[in-house]
Order: sequence, then structure tokens, then C-alpha cells
Amino acid sequence: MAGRPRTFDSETALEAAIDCFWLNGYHATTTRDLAAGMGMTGASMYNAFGDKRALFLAALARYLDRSTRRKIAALDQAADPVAALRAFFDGAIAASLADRRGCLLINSAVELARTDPDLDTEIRNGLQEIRDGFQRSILKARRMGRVAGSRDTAGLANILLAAIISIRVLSRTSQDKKMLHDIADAALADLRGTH
Amino acid sequence: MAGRPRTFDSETALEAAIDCFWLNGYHATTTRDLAAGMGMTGASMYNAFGDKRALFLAALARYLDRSTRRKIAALDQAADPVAALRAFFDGAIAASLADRRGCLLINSAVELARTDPDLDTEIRNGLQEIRDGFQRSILKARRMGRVAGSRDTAGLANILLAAIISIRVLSRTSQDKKMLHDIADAALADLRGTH
DNA sequence: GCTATTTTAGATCATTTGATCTAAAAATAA
DNA sequence: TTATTTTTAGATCAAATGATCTAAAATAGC
Repeated sequence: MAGRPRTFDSETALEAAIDCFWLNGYHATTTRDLAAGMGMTGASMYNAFGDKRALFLAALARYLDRSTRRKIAALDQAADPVAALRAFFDGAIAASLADRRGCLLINSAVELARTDPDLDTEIRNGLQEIRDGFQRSILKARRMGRVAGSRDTAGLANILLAAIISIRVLSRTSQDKKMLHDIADAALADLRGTH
Repeated sequence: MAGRPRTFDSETALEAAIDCFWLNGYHATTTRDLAAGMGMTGASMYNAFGDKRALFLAALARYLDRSTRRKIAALDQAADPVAALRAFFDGAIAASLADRRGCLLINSAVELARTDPDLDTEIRNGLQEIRDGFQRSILKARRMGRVAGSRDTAGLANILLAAIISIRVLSRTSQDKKMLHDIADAALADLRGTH
């Protein structure tokens, strides 16, 4: 177990792969695009990450870890769950206006749903984690008296999930800031139960 | 201007092309998939519809005509705009549960946004037509006293657009009927301004 | 230094893919 | 019939694509 040392960092390379897939989607990204973007030769890429599908799965898993899960964790750690949800949506809108690639998870859900069992599980679990994170914040808000006890927290979580999905999808074709805020505001107003 | 007669019907063939692109998306659909699905040889396909991109544009345009625009027209013709919007969402949810391909327009927005100016225009216009159709129904409802005069009708239209997008996206990965109805119910409740 | 091991660079392979070509088939018009 | 036109069938082409191979390069352990 010696051997020539790698000239690349695995995590940096995987980040580059994320960028490739994120920009053009799975099918429109070639293995040459990937190797070039990752700054390595095709052989090294296949040696380190396996085939294109395995690389995509690794890239999506890392994206979920360093992006989606991090934001959900911020929700869980926030003292004020309603303010944290507001910050979540404000951040998502700002990110969507600055970077029009949308969300890799949601893009993948649309492009690749039901093409592969492993991928399907990863996508479904990713969306479920977002929904569950929302629901935990909603439950916390309810315990704090910020959400009426009669409300269906699962239903409210679904509404927030719908909002972030539509914001991410619409931002790929439109830069209408008001529209994105209309969507987020309505979802958050549903929490309060008032307009 | 004589010549051998075609053995296929153009509209039937285009419907078959819609089905191909709808099932697997643009990039994952090969010209051989298309020719086979359309029941013709590659040469006939290229002769009648031009290249793959042109065929996709024609398929998307026809989809918008026979699917999206037809539903918007039903909204415009309805005597009761609120009931019509309810029917629109109920129909979309039923269709989404029966056919998990989602909506070709929304799928294309995610897969192909900003890859081609013509395509971009078609997608943006398609989404705009839906939004404008919603807004006309909302304005009609307001004139009938079913929506408070103070509400921002453009904002409400955005909320309905967001709802249909998220329903169509989520139905590709989930068959959770309650979730889809939660989303539609919340959007329609926003119209009324009550919960 | 020598061997074993791993990575790298670039060529290369076998398919796939978008697209076209050729010739036969099937119609109309004269 | 004959000439003309359009479509069809299937082969075919050139490029792109996913993946692999070979040989050189670069390390650690002995």
C-alpha cells in the first residue's frame, strides 16, 4: 500500500463534479466534461469514483450533505423557528437569483425520477429530509404558541416543501424577485394562519 | 406535387413524439426511440419534422396547445371561477397520480432552461400563459366578490402557479395524495384569504 | 537500489447517437 | 405508358460518448 500519490483532492474533485451536473443535468454532462471540470484524466476519474452513475450518486450525496442537510440543521438549531424559516426562504431566494441552476436535488427529481432504484431512494429521502426538517420547526413553533394547536403540521410542512420546490424551479426560467417572495410569503403566512 | 403518400398521420406521429420526450426527457430520448415510437423510419422523421431539436419544439408546442391551453381556456369559460380553479387542481392531481411523468412543460423548464433561446421563449411563454390564465380567473372571482378587493391578484396568480408546479414535480417522486391536496388546498385557501 | 503498488497521461475501443444517403416504392400528371 | 415527385426502408456515416488499456511516473517498504 504505497503507490504514486494523487494529484487531486477527492472532496475538491467531487465538488467540481457537482458543479458539472448542477449546470447541465445528468444526461447533458459527458464524462469528458466531468474529467475536465474535475481537473483530471478520465482514467483517474474512473479509478477514483467508478462510472458516471456512481460519480453522480456520490456528487448528489455530497450535495445533500454540504447544502441541504446543513440548512436543515440550521433550522433545528435556531431558537426562533419562525424566524429561521423566514431566513431559510430569504436565503433560498437570494441564492436562486444569484445562481440560476436551481437546486441539484430538485433538478434531479425532475430529470431522473424512476430511472434507477438507488437514485430514486436518494432523491426521495432528500426531499423527505427537507419536509421532516420543516415539520420539526413547525412543531417547535407550535410549542411556542406561534402556530395554532389545531393546525395539521404535516400539511404545513408539505406547503413549505411545495414553496421551496416552486421557487427553485421558477428561478431557472425567471428572475422575478417579487414572484419568488410572493410564494415564500404565502407559505409562511399559512404557518401563522393569517393574512 | 404528387408523390408517394405518407403512411403516417402528422398529428398522431407528433403525439407519439410527445410521449417519448415526456417519458424520458429530451436528452435521454434518442432519435431511434423517437422513430420507433412514432412508427416510422428515421429518414421519414427527419424529412417530416427536421432535426431532433425542431421535433422537440414542435412536440412541446403541440403539448401546450392540446393540454395546457385547453385547460386555461376551460378556466376562462367557466361561470364560477373559484369552482373552476378547484376543478383545475383536482384534475391535475388525479392526472398526476395516474400518470407519473408530470408536466412536459415543467419538466422541460427544469431540464432545458437556458440552453436555447427559442426553447427558452417557448417555456417562459407557456408558464406565463398559465399564470395569466390564473390571474384572469382571480380577477373574475374578485368582480364576483369571491376575492377581497385588497388582494394582489398578480401575487395570488403566482401562488397558484407555484402550487401547480410543485404538485407536478412532487408527483414524479411521490404518490402521496394527501400531500398533493394539502398544496392545492392551501393555494386555493389563499384566494379566499381564510383558513 | 530494487520491488511492489498506485496514479497519471494519452491513446484507444466499442457503442451509441444524430443525421444523411441510396435506391426502391407509390402516387399524380401528361 | 412515361416522367415526375414524394415517401419509405435500410444501410451508412461521422462524431460523440462511456469506458478501458498500456506504459510511464511517482511513491513506500525492504
